[in-house]
This record gives sequence, structure tokens and C-alpha cells, in this order.
Amino acid sequence: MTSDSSTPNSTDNQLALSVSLVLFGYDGRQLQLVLSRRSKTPFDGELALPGRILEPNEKPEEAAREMMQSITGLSNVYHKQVRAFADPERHPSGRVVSIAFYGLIRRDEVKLQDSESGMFPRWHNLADLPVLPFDHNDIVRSSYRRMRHRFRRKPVAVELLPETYTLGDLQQLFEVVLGREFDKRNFQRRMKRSGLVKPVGLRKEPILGRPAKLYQTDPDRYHELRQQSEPFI
Amino acid sequence: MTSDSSTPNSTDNQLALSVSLVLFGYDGRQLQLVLSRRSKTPFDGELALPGRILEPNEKPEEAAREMMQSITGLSNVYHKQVRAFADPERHPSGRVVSIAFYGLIRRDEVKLQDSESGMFPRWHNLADLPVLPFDHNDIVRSSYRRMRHRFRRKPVAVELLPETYTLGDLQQLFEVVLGREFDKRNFQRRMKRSGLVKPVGLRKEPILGRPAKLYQTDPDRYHELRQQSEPFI
DNA sequence: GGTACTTAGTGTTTAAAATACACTAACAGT
DNA sequence: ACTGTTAGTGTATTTTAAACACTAAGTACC
Repeated sequence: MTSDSSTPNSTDNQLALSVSLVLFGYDGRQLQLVLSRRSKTPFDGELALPGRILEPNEKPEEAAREMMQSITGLSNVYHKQVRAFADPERHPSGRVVSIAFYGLIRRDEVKLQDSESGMFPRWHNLADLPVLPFDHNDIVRSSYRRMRHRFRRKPVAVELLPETYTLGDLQQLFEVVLGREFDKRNFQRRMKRSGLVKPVGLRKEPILGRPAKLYQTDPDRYHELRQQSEPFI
Repeated sequence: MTSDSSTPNSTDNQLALSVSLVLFGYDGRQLQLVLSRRSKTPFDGELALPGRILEPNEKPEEAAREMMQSITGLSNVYHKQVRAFADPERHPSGRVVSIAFYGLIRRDEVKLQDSESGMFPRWHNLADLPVLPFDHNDIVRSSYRRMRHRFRRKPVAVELLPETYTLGDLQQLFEVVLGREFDKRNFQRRMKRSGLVKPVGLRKEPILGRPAKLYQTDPDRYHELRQQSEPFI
């Protein structure tokens, strides 16, 4: 299962529909995404976005969910359709329309599942991504733009963090994704005022220095904030 | 040419790709969009979004442009892909994946072209749209949401107005699209400060009351503002 | 030609939000 | 106990948004 995986059994007028996934993760330092190794021609053996051709009766959104589940083992991954990529020459061996979804994954909850998929999904740093087959680099660019935009409007940052996290973790994630720095005091004030996070009392095992307070997401408030139309940050 | 127009010549595994258009217009009071009358089964004769099945070698974006041109006569309509609509049961007679685009049309520059398309496109008020076939009401909803969102971030409002307009016109358009009122003084200050509009000296033929100054869009500033990532209003 | 009516145009004051900024606290290692 | 490192906290300033009411320029009507 790799995006645009099979050659559509092509008489010329043939069309296939696929779903491509851009699964974002965060390791505490930089953004990653999942690439898998293709096991089909064309580009057999190369790294590409995970994805596959849909069955005739599959809904793209459900297929995306199913694929995310089979890759990550998680059944409730936050995801959004990005758009369709459908230029006729995007796939060398026939027209494959691909609908792209991005997902936000808690890396710590996930052990990428080789066996299930047979395509050996692995995390790769978004910052230095290889050249990918098809238009997958475009798909990543579009997805990242969309995701970053979402990040500013909705409190979805917490989808990338473990269940408990420090405000420093949260701030650093925002800085990485949005590409700018925040003032620590102002940031913490905003987060606390928003009600998105609540302290969980414990403290993080420190590597060095004073241990930080741990917080977790208030699920009710999280859903409230996701409804609102005002930018979150 | 009406979205999902032909039955995909369906052996079961068959798939077709179509483009659907949500063309918004503004008459000075409310938002409209173009509906056309289907000339093919299913739903022959009913009102639906304009659109058609793509040829095997067509790019969706170019097809959308071509269709907008054939409907409106304009070759440079501002448009965006919304997303793909691809649930298998959305079309009763086979799987038709539809890629939706919205466009912003200057109604005054347009005489909808019956002859060209043979599908008799007409403006309909967005506020009281009939029940449309397929999932076209969903497509309209998604497109409108996306367009409204864009409206807040980019100065695309001017795409719906005539070449010259008053600040009152512009304000009313914002109020209609965003569904809230603006203070006249604050609004005018912001528009002038942004540099988006420049006075064109003339005055509007008044129906009644003091004539209003006319403005037109500064094209350079318009393009600058479209690059920026800060919300426009 | 003056008065009534209608829409356009304009500045200031106030409140809210964002920003800038520096020291103390808590732990680990030596 | 001293050093090094990260966490935590409050206030003052600036910027931005919001609230608000009167005068100006026309037309229609008497």
C-alpha cells in the first residue's frame, strides 16, 4: 500500500482513484512525516507517501482512516482532506486521481506497523525530505501549508504531543510549526487563559535544571475551541 | 455540461472524473451562484451546479478555467479548488469523483452564455437555493465556507465588485458575506490605510442623498496583500 | 428658493490585546 | 555549598480595535 501504488489496469481511458497520506509527527525537536517504501511498479522500492488505490465502493475518508489505522495502530487520528491531485501526467502509467489527507500523529503512541502493511513505514524529517516520486513533494507542500494554517486557527497542536506535556514542549512545537518565536511569559499566559490545558500536578523527569510542570489537554475545552472561528494563536 | 453530467459508461469498476463549479456573484444586495439546467440523465432538466466529466487528458484546473470561460465569457476568473467529493454513492449510476472549484465573478461584466454551453446557466440567490441533485448542496456549503474563510484572509472581495465601487458597496459586501456589521468609520479607515483601494475621483450616480466617492482596486497593492498571511479583515 | 429628506463622510476617546522585558526558583552534579 | 541549567512569574508600554455623533452634499417637493 503506497500511494498511486498499482498501475491502473490501463486501457487508455482508464482512471483510478487513490488516497495519499501525509502523516505528521513531532519528536520534540522537528516535524516528521511517514514515508513508506513502494512495493509496486512504478518506482518500486522507492520512498513515497503511504497510500493506495481505492476499491470501487470505498469512501475516501473511510479509506484514509483505515489506512492510518493500519499504519499507526490508532483508530482516531485527527485528519483533514487537503485536496485532489489529478493532473493527467502525475502518474506515468495512467490517470490516477489522488485525494490527499493529512493526519496528526502522537509519535509516542505509535509503533509503525511493518507487518500489517508490508510497506515499512518510517518517520522522516520534514526538513530534509528526499525527492519523492509522482507529485508527492507537491502534496507534502500543500499539506504542510494547510496544516500550518490550521495550527493557527485551531488548538490542534496537542494532537502531536503526548498525553502530558510541559508548556515548554507546547511552545516549542508552535515555534517549529509556525516558524517564529514566542515570548515564554506571554505564551504561557495565553495557554492558561484559553483553558485548553490543565495542570496534572506531576513533574517531568528532568534531564537538567528545574523540573517543569506537566499539563494535559482539557477535552471539553479542546472541542469548544475547535468550534470557534477566531484564530487560536 | 452539467456536473456529473453523463452516466459513466459503467461496467461496475468504472470511474469518471468531473469538475463542479460554484460560481459566486454579488448583485449589491446578496450573494448569488450559477445553476444550470441538466441536459442529461440522471436528473435531466433539473437545476444543478455547472460541471462536466473530464476528458482523459484534461487537467482539472484547466478544465475549470475553460468551463468558467465558456459560461461567463471571462478568461481570468479568480478561483480555488475546494476539495474532491468522491463518496461512491454520490452519483446514482456509477462512481463519479468530482473536484469542486469556486469562482468569484463580477456580475456586471458577465452575460451568462446560453448558446455556448446549452445548459442555460442562471444566477440564483445563495440564500434560497433549491434542493440540488447529487451532493451539490454539500458542495455549495463547503465552497461557501471556504470562500468566506478566504474573504477574511485575503482582499478577494473586490473580485465580486465592478471595476469602480464605493466604500459603502465594499462594506456591504463584507457584511453580507461575513454575516456581521462593521462600523462605517472604522471600516473606511482600514480600507484606506490598507492601500487596497484608491479614489478615482468620480462620483456615483446617486439614487438619493449625497453622491459617494468612487474607488478602484490598486492592482499592485492587491497582489501584495494576497501574498500576506495576516488576516485582511 | 427654501425646507425636508436621504445618504456620504469624517476624528477622537476608550478599551482591549499584544508586546517587551528580567529576575527568582528548583533541581543535578561536582 | 557552589555552579550550571532550565522553569516560572508580573508589570509597564505600545498597538490595535471598538465605540460613538455630527456635518456635508446632493434630490424632491412645496
